Amino acid sequence: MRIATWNVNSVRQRMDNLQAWLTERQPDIVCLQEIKCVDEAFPREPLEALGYNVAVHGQKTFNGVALLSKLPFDEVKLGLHGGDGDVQARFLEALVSTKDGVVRVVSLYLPNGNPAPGNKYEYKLKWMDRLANFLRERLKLEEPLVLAGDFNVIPTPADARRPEAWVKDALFLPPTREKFRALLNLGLTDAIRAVSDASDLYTFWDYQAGAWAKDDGIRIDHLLLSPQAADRLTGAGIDRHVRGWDKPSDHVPVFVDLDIAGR
DNA sequence: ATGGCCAATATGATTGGA
Repeated sequence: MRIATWNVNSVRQRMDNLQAWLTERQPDIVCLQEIKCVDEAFPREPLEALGYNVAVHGQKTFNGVALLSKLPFDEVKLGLHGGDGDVQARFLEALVSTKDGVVRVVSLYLPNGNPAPGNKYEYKLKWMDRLANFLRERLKLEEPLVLAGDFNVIPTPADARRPEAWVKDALFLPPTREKFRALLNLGLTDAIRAVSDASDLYTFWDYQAGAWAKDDGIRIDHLLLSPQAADRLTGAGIDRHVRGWDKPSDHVPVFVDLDIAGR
Protein backbone atom coordinates (compact mmCIF):
# COMPACT_ATOMS: atom_id res chain seq x y z
CA MET A 1 0.00 0.00 0.00
CA ARG A 2 1.29 3.41 -1.00
CA ILE A 3 0.26 6.46 1.09
CA ALA A 4 1.21 9.99 0.04
CA THR A 5 0.85 13.58 1.23
CA TRP A 6 0.85 16.80 -0.78
CA ASN A 7 0.17 20.44 0.04
CA VAL A 8 -1.31 21.44 -3.30
CA ASN A 9 -1.77 25.20 -2.57
CA SER A 10 -5.31 25.35 -4.04
CA VAL A 11 -6.69 22.08 -5.39
CA ARG A 12 -8.61 23.87 -8.15
CA GLN A 13 -5.43 25.51 -9.45
CA ARG A 14 -3.58 22.18 -9.25
CA MET A 15 -5.94 19.71 -10.95
CA ASP A 16 -3.76 19.15 -14.03
CA ASN A 17 -0.71 18.47 -11.87
CA LEU A 18 -2.69 16.37 -9.40
CA GLN A 19 -4.18 14.13 -12.07
CA ALA A 20 -0.82 13.72 -13.81
CA TRP A 21 0.91 12.86 -10.56
CA LEU A 22 -1.79 10.38 -9.45
CA THR A 23 -1.45 8.57 -12.75
CA GLU A 24 2.33 8.50 -12.47
CA ARG A 25 2.74 7.56 -8.78
CA GLN A 26 -0.40 5.43 -8.31
CA PRO A 27 -0.92 6.04 -4.58
CA ASP A 28 -3.64 4.10 -2.75
CA ILE A 29 -4.30 6.90 -0.24
CA VAL A 30 -3.50 10.61 -0.64
CA CYS A 31 -3.55 13.30 2.05
CA LEU A 32 -4.07 16.78 0.59
CA GLN A 33 -3.57 20.14 2.33
CA GLU A 34 -4.36 23.77 1.52
CA ILE A 35 -7.19 22.86 -0.81
CA LYS A 36 -8.43 26.45 -0.28
CA CYS A 37 -12.09 25.77 -1.05
CA VAL A 38 -15.35 24.80 0.61
CA ASP A 39 -16.54 21.18 0.41
CA GLU A 40 -19.03 21.94 -2.40
CA ALA A 41 -16.29 23.42 -4.59
CA PHE A 42 -13.93 20.43 -4.27
CA PRO A 43 -13.40 18.77 -7.69
CA ARG A 44 -14.73 15.36 -6.65
CA GLU A 45 -15.81 13.92 -9.98
CA PRO A 46 -12.48 13.81 -11.87
CA LEU A 47 -10.84 12.21 -8.83
CA GLU A 48 -13.62 9.66 -8.40
CA ALA A 49 -13.19 8.89 -12.11
CA LEU A 50 -9.60 7.88 -11.29
CA GLY A 51 -10.95 5.39 -8.76
CA TYR A 52 -10.73 7.36 -5.52
CA ASN A 53 -13.18 7.76 -2.68
CA VAL A 54 -13.08 11.38 -1.51
CA ALA A 55 -13.36 12.91 1.97
CA VAL A 56 -13.15 16.69 2.37
CA HIS A 57 -12.83 19.10 5.29
CA GLY A 58 -12.88 22.42 3.49
CA GLN A 59 -13.01 26.09 4.37
CA LYS A 60 -13.49 29.27 2.40
CA THR A 61 -10.28 30.88 1.07
CA PHE A 62 -7.72 29.32 3.43
CA ASN A 63 -6.53 25.97 4.78
CA GLY A 64 -8.66 22.91 4.01
CA VAL A 65 -7.63 19.24 3.94
CA ALA A 66 -8.84 16.18 2.04
CA LEU A 67 -8.29 12.44 1.70
CA LEU A 68 -8.40 10.31 -1.44
CA SER A 69 -8.56 6.52 -1.06
CA LYS A 70 -8.89 3.62 -3.46
CA LEU A 71 -10.31 1.67 -0.51
CA PRO A 72 -13.63 2.82 0.95
CA PHE A 73 -13.63 4.80 4.18
CA ASP A 74 -14.97 2.91 7.21
CA GLU A 75 -14.92 6.06 9.34
CA VAL A 76 -14.15 9.73 8.72
CA LYS A 77 -13.65 12.34 11.44
CA LEU A 78 -13.24 16.08 10.87
CA GLY A 79 -11.18 18.30 13.14
CA LEU A 80 -8.69 17.87 15.98
CA HIS A 81 -10.03 17.47 19.49
CA GLY A 82 -9.44 20.22 22.03
CA GLY A 83 -9.92 23.25 19.82
CA ASP A 84 -12.79 25.00 21.53
CA GLY A 85 -14.00 27.51 18.94
CA ASP A 86 -11.24 26.64 16.46
CA VAL A 87 -12.85 26.97 13.01
CA GLN A 88 -9.72 26.37 10.91
CA ALA A 89 -9.99 23.24 8.71
CA ARG A 90 -6.64 21.55 9.31
CA PHE A 91 -7.28 17.93 10.33
CA LEU A 92 -9.04 14.94 8.75
CA GLU A 93 -8.86 11.38 10.05
CA ALA A 94 -10.03 8.20 8.34
CA LEU A 95 -10.03 4.46 8.91
CA VAL A 96 -9.86 1.99 6.01
CA SER A 97 -9.99 -1.81 6.00
CA THR A 98 -7.60 -3.99 4.05
CA LYS A 99 -7.09 -7.73 3.73
CA ASP A 100 -4.32 -7.23 6.31
CA GLY A 101 -6.51 -5.33 8.77
CA VAL A 102 -7.27 -1.67 9.37
CA VAL A 103 -5.10 1.34 8.55
CA ARG A 104 -5.68 4.73 10.14
CA VAL A 105 -4.62 7.83 8.17
CA VAL A 106 -4.59 11.52 9.13
CA SER A 107 -4.24 14.44 6.72
CA LEU A 108 -3.07 17.48 8.68
CA TYR A 109 -2.07 21.06 8.00
CA LEU A 110 -0.21 22.30 11.05
CA PRO A 111 -0.34 26.09 11.55
CA ASN A 112 2.53 28.13 10.11
CA GLY A 113 2.92 30.22 13.26
CA ASN A 114 4.61 33.30 11.81
CA PRO A 115 5.25 35.90 12.95
CA ALA A 116 6.84 34.59 16.13
CA PRO A 117 6.41 35.53 18.87
CA GLY A 118 2.72 36.40 18.72
CA ASN A 119 -0.81 35.03 18.73
CA LYS A 120 -0.22 32.92 15.65
CA TYR A 121 2.81 31.25 17.20
CA GLU A 122 0.89 30.54 20.40
CA TYR A 123 -1.84 28.93 18.30
CA LYS A 124 0.75 26.75 16.56
CA LEU A 125 2.28 25.51 19.82
CA LYS A 126 -1.15 24.79 21.33
CA TRP A 127 -2.16 22.94 18.17
CA MET A 128 0.97 20.77 18.53
CA ASP A 129 -0.02 19.98 22.13
CA ARG A 130 -3.51 19.00 20.93
CA LEU A 131 -1.90 16.76 18.31
CA ALA A 132 0.22 15.05 20.98
CA ASN A 133 -2.91 14.43 23.06
CA PHE A 134 -4.66 12.94 20.03
CA LEU A 135 -1.68 10.65 19.38
CA ARG A 136 -1.46 9.44 22.95
CA GLU A 137 -5.03 8.20 22.58
CA ARG A 138 -4.69 6.67 19.11
CA LEU A 139 -1.40 4.91 19.85
CA LYS A 140 -3.21 2.91 22.55
CA LEU A 141 -5.12 1.21 19.72
CA GLU A 142 -1.84 -0.34 18.45
CA GLU A 143 -2.93 0.07 14.83
CA PRO A 144 -0.92 0.96 11.73
CA LEU A 145 -1.32 4.76 11.80
CA VAL A 146 0.09 7.24 9.28
CA LEU A 147 0.11 10.86 10.37
CA ALA A 148 0.78 12.77 7.16
CA GLY A 149 0.79 16.35 6.04
CA ASP A 150 2.35 19.78 6.05
CA PHE A 151 3.74 20.03 9.58
CA ASN A 152 5.34 23.44 9.02
CA VAL A 153 8.31 22.13 11.02
CA ILE A 154 11.95 21.94 9.89
CA PRO A 155 13.06 19.16 12.26
CA THR A 156 16.85 19.66 12.13
CA PRO A 157 19.47 21.83 10.38
CA ALA A 158 19.99 18.99 7.89
CA ASP A 159 16.43 19.61 6.68
CA ALA A 160 17.21 23.05 5.21
CA ARG A 161 19.63 24.22 2.52
CA ARG A 162 20.29 27.39 4.55
CA PRO A 163 19.36 26.69 8.19
CA GLU A 164 20.79 30.06 9.23
CA ALA A 165 18.01 31.77 7.28
CA TRP A 166 15.34 30.13 9.45
CA VAL A 167 16.63 30.60 13.02
CA LYS A 168 14.00 33.20 13.92
CA ASP A 169 11.21 31.55 11.93
CA ALA A 170 8.24 29.75 13.50
CA LEU A 171 9.11 26.65 11.41
CA PHE A 172 12.52 26.27 13.07
CA LEU A 173 12.43 27.96 16.49
CA PRO A 174 13.54 25.70 19.37
CA PRO A 175 10.03 25.33 20.90
CA THR A 176 8.69 24.18 17.51
CA ARG A 177 11.43 21.57 17.15
CA GLU A 178 11.02 20.46 20.76
CA LYS A 179 7.32 19.79 20.28
CA PHE A 180 8.00 17.91 17.03
CA ARG A 181 10.56 15.76 18.85
CA ALA A 182 7.96 15.17 21.57
CA LEU A 183 5.66 13.74 18.90
CA LEU A 184 8.40 11.40 17.65
CA ASN A 185 9.18 10.42 21.25
CA LEU A 186 5.67 9.07 21.63
CA GLY A 187 6.93 6.29 19.36
CA LEU A 188 6.55 7.61 15.82
CA THR A 189 8.97 7.09 12.93
CA ASP A 190 9.80 9.86 10.44
CA ALA A 191 9.51 7.74 7.29
CA ILE A 192 11.89 9.73 5.09
CA ARG A 193 14.63 9.71 7.73
CA ALA A 194 14.08 5.98 8.23
CA VAL A 195 15.18 5.35 4.65
CA SER A 196 17.78 8.08 4.02
CA ASP A 197 20.44 10.18 5.76
CA ALA A 198 20.84 12.50 2.77
CA SER A 199 21.09 16.21 3.56
CA ASP A 200 19.31 17.49 0.45
CA LEU A 201 15.83 16.10 0.97
CA TYR A 202 13.41 19.00 0.63
CA THR A 203 9.66 19.19 0.12
CA PHE A 204 9.13 22.98 -0.17
CA TRP A 205 10.78 25.68 -2.24
CA ASP A 206 9.45 29.24 -1.99
CA TYR A 207 8.01 30.81 -5.14
CA GLN A 208 10.20 33.85 -4.40
CA ALA A 209 13.86 34.61 -4.89
CA GLY A 210 14.55 31.77 -7.31
CA ALA A 211 14.47 29.25 -4.46
CA TRP A 212 13.76 26.27 -6.75
CA ALA A 213 16.52 27.22 -9.21
CA LYS A 214 19.00 27.42 -6.32
CA ASP A 215 17.60 24.32 -4.60
CA ASP A 216 17.04 26.54 -1.56
CA GLY A 217 14.50 24.20 0.02
CA ILE A 218 13.26 22.92 3.36
CA ARG A 219 11.75 19.60 4.48
CA ILE A 220 8.45 20.35 6.23
CA ASP A 221 6.04 17.76 4.79
CA HIS A 222 6.25 14.54 6.76
CA LEU A 223 4.79 11.06 7.14
CA LEU A 224 5.03 9.84 10.74
CA LEU A 225 4.38 6.15 11.37
CA SER A 226 3.10 4.30 14.42
CA PRO A 227 5.20 1.25 15.39
CA GLN A 228 2.69 -1.05 13.65
CA ALA A 229 3.09 0.97 10.43
CA ALA A 230 6.87 1.43 10.76
CA ASP A 231 7.34 -2.34 11.04
CA ARG A 232 5.81 -2.64 7.57
CA LEU A 233 7.76 0.22 5.93
CA THR A 234 9.36 -0.90 2.66
CA GLY A 235 10.18 2.45 1.06
CA ALA A 236 9.67 6.21 1.04
CA GLY A 237 10.40 9.05 -1.33
CA ILE A 238 9.93 12.66 -2.37
CA ASP A 239 8.65 13.49 -5.86
CA ARG A 240 10.77 16.62 -6.22
CA HIS A 241 10.52 16.64 -10.02
CA VAL A 242 6.90 17.79 -9.65
CA ARG A 243 8.22 21.20 -8.48
CA GLY A 244 9.57 21.69 -12.02
CA TRP A 245 6.20 21.22 -13.73
CA ASP A 246 4.10 24.07 -15.13
CA LYS A 247 1.95 25.84 -12.55
CA PRO A 248 3.52 23.98 -9.60
CA SER A 249 2.56 24.03 -5.95
CA ASP A 250 5.39 25.32 -3.76
CA HIS A 251 5.29 21.89 -2.04
CA VAL A 252 5.88 18.46 -3.65
CA PRO A 253 4.37 15.04 -2.87
CA VAL A 254 5.97 12.70 -0.33
CA PHE A 255 5.06 9.01 -0.09
CA VAL A 256 5.59 5.79 1.84
CA ASP A 257 5.20 2.17 0.81
CA LEU A 258 3.91 -0.20 3.47
CA ASP A 259 3.76 -3.98 3.25
CA ILE A 260 -0.02 -3.96 3.63
CA ALA A 261 -2.45 -5.17 0.97
CA GLY A 262 -3.62 -2.33 -1.24
CA ARG A 263 -6.60 -2.57 -3.57
C1' DA B 1 22.91 44.38 -6.21
C1' DT B 2 20.28 40.56 -0.48
C1' DG B 3 15.32 41.10 -4.64
C1' DG B 4 12.73 38.21 -7.28
C1' DC B 5 5.78 34.82 -6.01
C1' DC B 6 1.25 32.94 -5.84
C1' DA B 7 -3.83 32.31 -4.59
C1' DA B 8 -8.39 34.04 -3.09
C1' DT B 9 -11.37 37.75 -2.60
C1' DA B 10 -17.38 42.15 -3.43
C1' DT B 11 -10.99 42.06 -7.15
C1' DG B 12 -7.25 45.99 -9.17
C1' DA B 13 -5.41 46.17 -2.93
C1' DT B 14 -5.27 43.24 0.82
C1' DT B 15 -4.30 39.06 3.38
C1' DG B 16 -1.92 34.77 4.12
C1' DG B 17 1.52 31.75 3.10
C1' DA B 18 6.73 29.96 4.70
